[in-house]
Amino acid sequence: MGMNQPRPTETNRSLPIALLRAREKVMGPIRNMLSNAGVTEQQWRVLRVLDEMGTLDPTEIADRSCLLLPSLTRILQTLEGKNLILREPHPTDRRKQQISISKSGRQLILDNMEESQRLTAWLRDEFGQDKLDALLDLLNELDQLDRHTPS
Amino acid sequence: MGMNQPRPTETNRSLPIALLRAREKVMGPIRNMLSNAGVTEQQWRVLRVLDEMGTLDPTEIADRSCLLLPSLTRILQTLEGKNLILREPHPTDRRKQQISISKSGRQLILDNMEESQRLTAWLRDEFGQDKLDALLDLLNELDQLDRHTPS
DNA sequence: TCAATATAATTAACATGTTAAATACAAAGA
DNA sequence: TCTTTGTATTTAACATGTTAATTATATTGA
Repeated sequence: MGMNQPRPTETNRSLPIALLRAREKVMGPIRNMLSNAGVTEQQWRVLRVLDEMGTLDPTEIADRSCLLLPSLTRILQTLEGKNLILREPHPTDRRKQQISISKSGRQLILDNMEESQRLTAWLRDEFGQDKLDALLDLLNELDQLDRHTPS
Repeated sequence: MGMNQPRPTETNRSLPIALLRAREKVMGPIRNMLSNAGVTEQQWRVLRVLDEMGTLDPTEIADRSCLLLPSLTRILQTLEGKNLILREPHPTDRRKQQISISKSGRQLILDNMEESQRLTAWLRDEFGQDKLDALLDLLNELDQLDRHTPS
């Protein structure tokens, strides 16, 4: 069953496309694992941020998990429906909320973290630690570029 | 810095997140330009593929523009509604279609290609040609990794 | 020939991305 | 106080991502 890709040589030097393909390569196996756990990639990111950081308000969750607030709003509603997070009102500022991971949420992370790290290790071994580091350095440096729109 | 414990990955060393951020950095200005032209990033990709390659069937367009067929189906409907593409039935295989860019579509590309290349040049100058090449090489190499899911 | 299988494209259903607008509350100032 | 301004979050509307199912046609093999 050879699904041979014609490998469009042109787009190989297009950074947006290359980033897209690389991301798909990395996320494919992870998405596969998460679908078995019943959560999406984005929901998993939110849960991990909450597990690592403790109680946060939505704005900070969005910032740390690289999600826009409108997306996060829906994701939090979904996660709340699955009883994976808890919402509480902020004690002094009634605009804010305090979100934290629930016991079930923590358990979901426990149940899948080993597999997640196994996939990360697989990538590191296949691609090579040195190349992985170099790639991450370049990506982070790219992200540091001046934010002003060129005009 | 000896962390031999299974510590959760910091987000700046997380490849999925780093790819996400880098892509947003690159696409932000481009998306901005395209919104003025009235097309999305994906619609622009489809138009450029058609402009470069000529007449194609949807499957090949999807492959070359890195879109899944269900997404492409809707995008083609949108582009057809804007009179930016033309559809014709395949002469021998009635399952297939033949999609080509219209005169208006070509004009849209003409009207925006200069700006698009200006943004590409800006990135190359800000980031550096050498780093850009190194990044593209690493991303392409990552994409070549064995497709089988590790198990 | 004809049933089984494969391919091309679409549809369905749900989740997220994206921008703009709306809502609710807070903080600051005349 | 009361208006203005700012902040936190949600909602709305539309486009795309993703997987599964469906439709239509083509191809294969007994």
